[in-house]
Amino acid sequence: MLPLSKHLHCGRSKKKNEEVKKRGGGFTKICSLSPQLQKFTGVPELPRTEVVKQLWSYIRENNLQDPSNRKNIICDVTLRELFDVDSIDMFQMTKALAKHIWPLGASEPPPVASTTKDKQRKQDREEEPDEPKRKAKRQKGANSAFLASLPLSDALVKFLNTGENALPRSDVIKRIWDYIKQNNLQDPSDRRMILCDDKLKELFEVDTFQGFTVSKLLKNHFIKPEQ
DNA sequence: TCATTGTTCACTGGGTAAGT
DNA sequence: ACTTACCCAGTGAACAATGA
Repeated sequence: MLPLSKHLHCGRSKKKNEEVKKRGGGFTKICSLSPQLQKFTGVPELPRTEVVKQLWSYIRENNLQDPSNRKNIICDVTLRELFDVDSIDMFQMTKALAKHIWPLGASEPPPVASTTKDKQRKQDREEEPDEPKRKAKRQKGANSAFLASLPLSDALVKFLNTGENALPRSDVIKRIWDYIKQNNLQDPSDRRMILCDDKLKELFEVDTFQGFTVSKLLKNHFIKPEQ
């Protein structure tokens, strides 16, 4: 049995990944560089991966790794201009690089929080390991989509006869079912089947329908706001 | 089980390196 | 092989309400 993450990515094609790479998306997205980094690389824009590559080439060419601890980079004048320190851990170096790189179009890097995004994500997972908490977190946004009022078609406004021209989907379904029960429109031999009276026929343009399909039939009666 | 929609979540991948 | 650090677009699943 594959872990969930593996399942999730079974559907993601290799071709698509290559397309993303080709057009410079994700990791290989081209970014704006700080003046210091522009001076170092000689170009105003580069993907982060390329910047890291160039940095390491420079470090090796100039023999800037600490011989006693090769994880430590001894900064020469050029690197000191970039990182503002005399020496830097190689892991810290990529972190320090963040303030020199930002998305194209932005005038400066976004503010860096005291904890990094990955750290924050990790922390979030650790703080909320149990399913109920995650579920509670999800409910917030999920509800908003369901409970949002949608503009109704003229036919539906006429059918409801309340003067309201916008209602949540769930509310409309509830009212349709109230109407069905009030008017005893369920087929006695199969209560899942709804026998339309003239009013329902006018709304849905069918003689009968399965109770399950109410929401499907209502689809055309909710007007989607323009994007 | 069915149908609807929008939001949230968890996850992946490329590149670099040394140490465990 | 994994860790550590950074970047982020894209993907699919889950979930919410409603009825019998």
